[in-house]
Amino acid sequence: MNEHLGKGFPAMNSEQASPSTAEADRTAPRSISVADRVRESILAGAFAPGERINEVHLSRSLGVSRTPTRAALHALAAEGLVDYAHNRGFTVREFPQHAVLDAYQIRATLEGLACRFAAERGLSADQRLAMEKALGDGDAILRHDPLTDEDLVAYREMNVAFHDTILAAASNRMLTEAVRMTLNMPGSTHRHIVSFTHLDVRRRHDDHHRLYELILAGQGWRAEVLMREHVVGLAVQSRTR
Amino acid sequence: MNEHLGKGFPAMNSEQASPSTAEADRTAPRSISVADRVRESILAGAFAPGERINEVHLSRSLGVSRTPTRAALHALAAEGLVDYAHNRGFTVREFPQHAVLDAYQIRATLEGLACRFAAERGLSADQRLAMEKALGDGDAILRHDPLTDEDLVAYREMNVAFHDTILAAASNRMLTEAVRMTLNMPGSTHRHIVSFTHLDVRRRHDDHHRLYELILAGQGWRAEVLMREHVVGLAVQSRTR
DNA sequence: CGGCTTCGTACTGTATTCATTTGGCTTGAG
DNA sequence: CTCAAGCCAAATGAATACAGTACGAAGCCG
Repeated sequence: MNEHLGKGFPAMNSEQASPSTAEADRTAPRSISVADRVRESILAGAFAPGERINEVHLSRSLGVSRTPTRAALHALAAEGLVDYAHNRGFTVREFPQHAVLDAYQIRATLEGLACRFAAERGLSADQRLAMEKALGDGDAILRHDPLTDEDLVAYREMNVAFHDTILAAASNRMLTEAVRMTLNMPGSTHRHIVSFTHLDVRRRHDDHHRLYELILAGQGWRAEVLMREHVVGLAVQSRTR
Repeated sequence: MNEHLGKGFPAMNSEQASPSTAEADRTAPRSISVADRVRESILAGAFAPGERINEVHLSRSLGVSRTPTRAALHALAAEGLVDYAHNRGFTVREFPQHAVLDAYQIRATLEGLACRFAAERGLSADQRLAMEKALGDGDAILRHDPLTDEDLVAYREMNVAFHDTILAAASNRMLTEAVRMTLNMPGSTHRHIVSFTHLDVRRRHDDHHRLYELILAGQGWRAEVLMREHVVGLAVQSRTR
């Protein structure tokens, strides 16, 4: 018998959840919603590392059947967030400290490559505008000397836009997906804001300016090396705080 | 060690339909078999690029129900071989020429990083033995001057073992999976044997010797650069033939 | 004759049911 | 008291049934 009666969990099984995305919800598959929600839970640390995930319990707590739940878990397994063993179900993958630090190295390498591709292939007009806007936004933020929390949030958004634009300019799907994989880890600074000092931010934003100039100038190798250093610096910063 | 092995991905060097097959088949899930078979079909070019995959037809032709078929297709979508759109099913992803060449660059970058990790972290006794065996095997093959087709097959196997061992020594799961992703493309030389000349093979095997020495010596950066060049050279060779 | 609407078919998405496996727990012997 | 064998509850794997959407074809109206 299906029922979401007790369980003490906010099942929220009904269709309307967020009217703001009414049109998107109309065709949104449950499995995607499930994957997103479970991903958030894992990245937020709601599951213990190595913990086994019970399909039935998870399905009930989400208000869907096992079928979309399994699909979502398989997708998460492919993303690397959970492990799957035949006849043994899914377990939350453990992320040792060194794995998180390694992820920064991998991302640095990949984004460096993306920079080289972007430099070799050039920027579209839109991409140039997007990067210039990001640079301008960053400049504006840096005019405040004691940076507020809102400044840091705004900087983070700008930063994501800048890096995403470079990835787009690299125009390689596999590269984009590989980078995304490195971001799907607990401890990524794209998600957990670390407290940068004004000097940190200024240096990092200087990197952005230099990266933009190098890409425009077609200096692929220099752009690659600088981006590598730029991203690796993040790991050092996030570890020392 | 070996924490990055295993997992649901069907190994990249699963050439051996070994005696262990019998025992494995007893509990082998259909979805893995399905994924393997469909992957082979796609890599062999049995599907037209962009072609839509009908779940019912595929299920019937494989003799299983839609459930494991869909699971397999979702896994392949995560691997990047097929695309998925809600309510529109799966389509075979297209691999433009430049995407294939880019994949070599990505792999070169990642394997270079793996070399650096290996150099920084050192080799286990087993790994050292495995690499020395590969080097010896390669030396033996190179004593034949006109290389036969069997020689090339043996060289390829040795080559895979060598690279896999470095990847294992890097001891990072995400790195291993990312490299595997770059191999899941039509046109990868790991699958399609290209005709090397004796000189080609000698040069490439020289690289292996040098890589091994650099890793043993802890020369991470030099090992990284050499591996990058080593793998990128593959793309050039495979393109010019 | 052409564009728009309507309807039907086929396919995908989800739920449910059945089958198989696992892993713990009991129970009994040594 | 320890250990092993077997049983049983619970969880996963697969198949089937049901529901909803997309896309094309036919018909209608301009």
